[in-house]
Amino acid sequence: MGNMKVHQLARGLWEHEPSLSLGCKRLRPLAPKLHPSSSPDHTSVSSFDLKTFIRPESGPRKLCPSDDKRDSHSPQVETHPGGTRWNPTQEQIGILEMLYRGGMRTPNAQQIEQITAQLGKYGKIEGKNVFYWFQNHKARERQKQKRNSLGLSHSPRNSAPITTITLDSRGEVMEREEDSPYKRKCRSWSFEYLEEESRSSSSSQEEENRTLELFPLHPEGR
Amino acid sequence: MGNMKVHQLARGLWEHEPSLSLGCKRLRPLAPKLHPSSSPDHTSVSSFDLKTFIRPESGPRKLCPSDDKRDSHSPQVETHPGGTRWNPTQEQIGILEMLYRGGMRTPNAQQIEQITAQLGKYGKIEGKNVFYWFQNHKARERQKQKRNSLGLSHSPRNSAPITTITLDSRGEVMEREEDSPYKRKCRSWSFEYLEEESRSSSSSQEEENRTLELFPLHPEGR
DNA sequence: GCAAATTAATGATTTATTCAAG
DNA sequence: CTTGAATAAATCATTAATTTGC
Repeated sequence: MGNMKVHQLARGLWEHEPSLSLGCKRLRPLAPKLHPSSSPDHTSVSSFDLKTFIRPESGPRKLCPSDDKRDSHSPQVETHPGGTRWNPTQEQIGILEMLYRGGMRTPNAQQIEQITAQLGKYGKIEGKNVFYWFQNHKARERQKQKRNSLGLSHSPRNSAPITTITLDSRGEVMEREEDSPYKRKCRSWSFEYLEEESRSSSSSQEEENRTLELFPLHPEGR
Repeated sequence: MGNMKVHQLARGLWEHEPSLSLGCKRLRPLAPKLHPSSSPDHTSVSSFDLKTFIRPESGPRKLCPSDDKRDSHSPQVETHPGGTRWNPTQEQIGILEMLYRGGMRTPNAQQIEQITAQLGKYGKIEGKNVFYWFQNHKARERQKQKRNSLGLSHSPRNSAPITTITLDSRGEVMEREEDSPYKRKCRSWSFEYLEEESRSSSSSQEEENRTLELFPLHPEGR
């Protein structure tokens, strides 16, 4: 599966570029599906060129290049041949559930990073797996609850106070009650990546040291 | 297919409350997940400790400085330091629309990266903005179309073939018809750190208390 | 006992909906 | 009101547990 990267893109602060628009219209009357050829306008951005989009490094990479190592004594360890989906170990699930019970629902990127690092000790895992796990778990707990409440009508969904676990540098855990009824301020963001895209990280010794590859930040000024 | 068991390295039992999740059954309970092949000699997960979550230097996450941290947990959304949300310039919109008309709908990370780089020339922008733009534009074009089709009930554009622009490594552009109304091949994923986090400006602050609050949960239900 | 066939569980994506900035 | 941002719901896809036939 693809290679996943923790993107940490553009965070640099640029000066607000002298954008000469702002406030202007921004959306054209929907022109559903017209052939691009019929819309010569917009091209005012002359310098833009599709070609410039191409990076020398891009291009569809192959999966594990002819890995003939697939012999009989193939260990059951990792080996993401071409890319399979994450298959969590008991330990990983345990930790995740613990965190979930602790109140974590949508970890932000940093948290994901750390969780991933931890879980990586018990098996191969990537940040996105953690992210998805929380998404799915939350959603499925929700529907399970809904199903149950239907048949049981036990409304007390959460009699237990919701707590927030905070980790500080000393590793202490603090708990406090949730006070915000609704908050929408998650900072994690995700987007899909290439399909087959290499996974490359084949077998062998890439067990640890799995540094999150951060976005190949281009030397953009920041 | 080619792959079978993937990393089932260990199976230390980590019996925890079975209360939550797992065993989530719909109709008939399947046996709880057990990993048959096991590496019994694994260090128990008991070694897991929240403390280990704290990494001395999890990464130079820093963002635009300038944001004065309100408190450990801001009650409200963080005010973004430099600017709030992305405000696209005309050029940016133009390019994006061009790409959209060209057939691009859900660019992958690499494409996003490139697009972002390009658009960056015209104003501040981040990868996620590009991602969101396509998401939103697609969705909104769809609903507009739906609205219009209601009153017009015409489907002339159906005849127009949808083209997909593909960028290959050499920078060539290929077009082809879209053949599948539903295509699901993208995988991979990445996420990014958004604003906040930043905390003080330059380096150094990293040493001190790095508190990460594990996201609190809130009343679900909407 | 094994392995193909079934099916539940769940990882991974996409689509729809919602919230709020401007 | 428009639309960037974020989340939830729906869906697809793959894995693994279970069943079944030999």
